[in-house]
Amino acid sequence: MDYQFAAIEKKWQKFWAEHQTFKAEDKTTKPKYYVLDMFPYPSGAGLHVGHPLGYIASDIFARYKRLKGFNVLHPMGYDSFGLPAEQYAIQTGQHPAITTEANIATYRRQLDQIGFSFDWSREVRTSSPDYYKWTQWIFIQLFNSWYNKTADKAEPISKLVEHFEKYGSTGIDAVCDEEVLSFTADEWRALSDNDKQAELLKYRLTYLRESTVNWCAALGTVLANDEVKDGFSERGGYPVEQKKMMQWSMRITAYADRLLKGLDTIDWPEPLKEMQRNWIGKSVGALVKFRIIAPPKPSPVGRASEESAAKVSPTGGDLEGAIEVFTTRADTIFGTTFLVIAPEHELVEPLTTPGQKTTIEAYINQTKKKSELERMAEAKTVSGAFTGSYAINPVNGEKIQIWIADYVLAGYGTGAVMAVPSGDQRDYLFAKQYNLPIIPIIDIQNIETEADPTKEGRYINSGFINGLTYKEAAATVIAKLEELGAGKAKVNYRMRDAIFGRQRYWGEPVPVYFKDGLPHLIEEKDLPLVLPEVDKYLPTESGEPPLARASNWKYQASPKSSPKERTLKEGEAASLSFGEGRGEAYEYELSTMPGWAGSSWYWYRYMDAHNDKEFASKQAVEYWKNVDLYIGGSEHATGHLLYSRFWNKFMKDLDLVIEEEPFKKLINQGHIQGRSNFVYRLIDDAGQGTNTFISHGLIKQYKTSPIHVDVNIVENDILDINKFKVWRPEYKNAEFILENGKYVCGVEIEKMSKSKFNVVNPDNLIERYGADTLRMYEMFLGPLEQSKPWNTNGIEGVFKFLRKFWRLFHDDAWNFNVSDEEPTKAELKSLHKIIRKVEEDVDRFSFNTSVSSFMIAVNELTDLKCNKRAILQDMVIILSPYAPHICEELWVLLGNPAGTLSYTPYPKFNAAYLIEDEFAYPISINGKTKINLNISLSLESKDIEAFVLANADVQKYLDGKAPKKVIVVKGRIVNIVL
RNA sequence: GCUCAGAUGGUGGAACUGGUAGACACGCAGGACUUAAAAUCCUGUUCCCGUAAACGGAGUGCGGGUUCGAUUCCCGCUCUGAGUACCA
Repeated sequence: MDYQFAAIEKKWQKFWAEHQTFKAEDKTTKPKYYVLDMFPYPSGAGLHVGHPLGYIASDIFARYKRLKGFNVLHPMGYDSFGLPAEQYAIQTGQHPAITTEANIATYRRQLDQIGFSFDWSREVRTSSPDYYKWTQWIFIQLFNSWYNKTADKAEPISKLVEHFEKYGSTGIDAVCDEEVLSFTADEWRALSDNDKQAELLKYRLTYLRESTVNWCAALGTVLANDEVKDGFSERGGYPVEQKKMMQWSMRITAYADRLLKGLDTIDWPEPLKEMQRNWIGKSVGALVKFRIIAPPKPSPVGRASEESAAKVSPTGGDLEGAIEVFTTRADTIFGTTFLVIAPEHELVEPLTTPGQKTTIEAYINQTKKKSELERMAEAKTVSGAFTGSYAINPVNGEKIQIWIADYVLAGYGTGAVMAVPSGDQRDYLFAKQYNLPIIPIIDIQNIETEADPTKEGRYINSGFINGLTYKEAAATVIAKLEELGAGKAKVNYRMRDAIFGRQRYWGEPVPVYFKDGLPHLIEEKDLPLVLPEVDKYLPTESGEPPLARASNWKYQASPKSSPKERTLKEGEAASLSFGEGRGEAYEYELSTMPGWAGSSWYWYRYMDAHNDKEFASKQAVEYWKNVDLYIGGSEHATGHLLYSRFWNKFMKDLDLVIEEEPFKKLINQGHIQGRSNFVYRLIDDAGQGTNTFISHGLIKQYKTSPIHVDVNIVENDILDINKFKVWRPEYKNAEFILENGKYVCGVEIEKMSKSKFNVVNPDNLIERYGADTLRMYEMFLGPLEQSKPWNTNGIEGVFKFLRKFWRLFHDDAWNFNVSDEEPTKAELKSLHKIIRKVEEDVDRFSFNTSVSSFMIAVNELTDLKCNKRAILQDMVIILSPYAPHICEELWVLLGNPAGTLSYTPYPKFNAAYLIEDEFAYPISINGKTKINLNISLSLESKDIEAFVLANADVQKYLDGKAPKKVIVVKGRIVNIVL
């Protein structure tokens, strides 16, 4: 029979599903291999041809590994909490669970028809209570943990409490809030429970804090930094403003250094590692305190005393009378000629002298008005204002001016810098603009036209470091600052703690209730805390999150609380209401978790997806360990991929998992872009659009406006005019100005999206060519990691290849016809070439080149008229990861039991079949190939040289001249230098 | 601005550690089969000179270098894409 792909594919997809062919084993002697795809958010639009690219690659890899004898875990699931379902719910009133369910069904149907070898028995959905129970459980573990810097790991909060009870706060080195209390053990014990809890909250790995958040009024929620682009929400493009809010945060900064160091241990693309490094933004430097000279009073005494300087500090404590700056170049401190603080800095007001008040206020107002975008656009210019106050450089006692400027960011470091105009370009521009001194501090520094940040040369104008090199100077300055009590070495990170609350409905509820204004965990046995029903998915009139709409949604203190909990609650016991199991009702936390919560640990759930006692059994985690190969887009570099590493490290600290890093090897598949087509509408003199459309080649002669046109009614950029007229009613009477009788459309490469009419749907292609063709064509398109626009033009070639392959097994009348004859040398050579080639290609994820190699092999075998079982059976195995359906069918036709192909051993490569006696040596003269000569491979270089020089054709090229040199590379080339 | 990736025929791309540049496919041109079309098959297809072939010349973004030999390594530049952005 002819190649009936539709019937074959349907048949085998059904077979695989019914027989659970791809179910990973939990007990086996086989080595394990874990191949993971980034699970999709099931959007309403379904899959377009770009989505399966990575899935096809991982599926080929997973299938290949099974042939190679591995127990492969290759699961799939859905990241099913998220904004779009909720926004749809707001518009339609339909529960997001219903739309999500419908979208998942579409995704599943589309995925199934591509023939993936997923183990669907392990499917997870982040929005399912069975799953988010464990997301909440991990939240509880985070809440119950603190980061011990001495041990460099997370530890139970109970250990911290023990320490406080015995020794007070001394001896604790933790990653915690800035303003923690110092206390003795007695003082700790004297605190009320509430005060204790308030204090502990400053240590917990997830904690509540008033933070400045990205508030998006249109979406009614808080967004993470990576969800905001240029001051607008990534989703929807609504304006985002800064707002102060009580928020759950994750102390990811505790792991900053481990997240950075771990990058060196994993096999990830370098650009992606670089993005994470930049995001973490480690800089090694020093904190330096500059004492403030009080603003001059309107009194006859010109210079203020030190006592009055102390009074300028509004807060007292550490900052008393000083501005603290962070610098990575403490060695340049003698070049400091002024200080600059951010306009938002808390000392701006006390430092401003009455004389400068108007200037400073005007400047602050001006910066406030500037949007993020404007500040970026002006990156080249600097502006600022003088506060009127002065500070003292601790190393030389110089009196320097204190300025404010918006090039200093309040959110980084201490929000204040020591300006060294000779070494920093921004400081240099600032000094030039406001006529401040510029002092060169290194002998070879050239500061004629711009700052010179060199570290070469010797220091000058620099007191006790004069004559030293950079290395010596840096260490000496920091030592001196420490001695003076004016500074210390400090590592600073750009990364901030991650905000963990969203004022939305469609997310995991936070397993917390509030008592006396403090958060308390609900008990583990009460998990999951299920998302309540609400009447509307909008914030309340008073601005509370949607969960505030849930009626009777309150926490009831449980009667069966653990003894420990009970002692903690002792104080309240009297106030609890009477009655069995009837606690007082408390408010639950009303915000939900962010989108990244559920995706930060899901790969563990696949290991043991139906466990209702644990997130995954110890045994399963010990067997599967971590993900061997992870394929997904690079857009998750500083979101999902960073948070996942963070949670993994935390879980490792608690001995819940055994690997420090979750994803050993990562591949970023490229993005398939859309290829949009345009028609050009003629604009009349009045500036109105007409009903006439100009072909692309002629648009220069007219005034036109481009309009996206559906790519499905365009072929090879030629518009199908009849289809265009019926595409939309308003084009029914459209007229055209053609070139060469055709309407040529314009082309642009853009993101694939509905609104641009450039979406190519896999369903149509599968209907026309089959899934095996689609799979191989997507791989054939180019290197996996490269982004490229979708172009269906070459798909015919792949389809023809599969038909040709099918034909090898059939005679002219399409009868299955395979011979048992011994294969010839040439046939074995073709086979073993492809055996090795595919091994090499899969190992380096070069799937496009193996597709062409398959074509070569099938072309060769077709030319050889080979229909021998000994060759074709192995061909079926090798091709099966790429085109599984056709191969399953042929496998059975060859007489093998159905369903065994996926686990049959990959053919063994035998180099003996590739050994040649002769090689057609390219003979080149001065590096230019002239002719090829067949020479026995057993000849040694010397004999080859003699043979070549004796050749008549070569003699002709030599033209009687004696060669200066002859280079012979055995088995490669002969080059004659004249 | 900085960081990273990339630039090869009409198109997608191949050439893995320096060794025959353009594999494989698309497209295009010509041909076979056919009343015709579709499908299928065959031939050609980097560019230039030449009637065609032989033959000759140029050629992997641009300019230089190293080498017997460079798409590959080094230096400088141009352009494209991605990320990031006053990070002290």
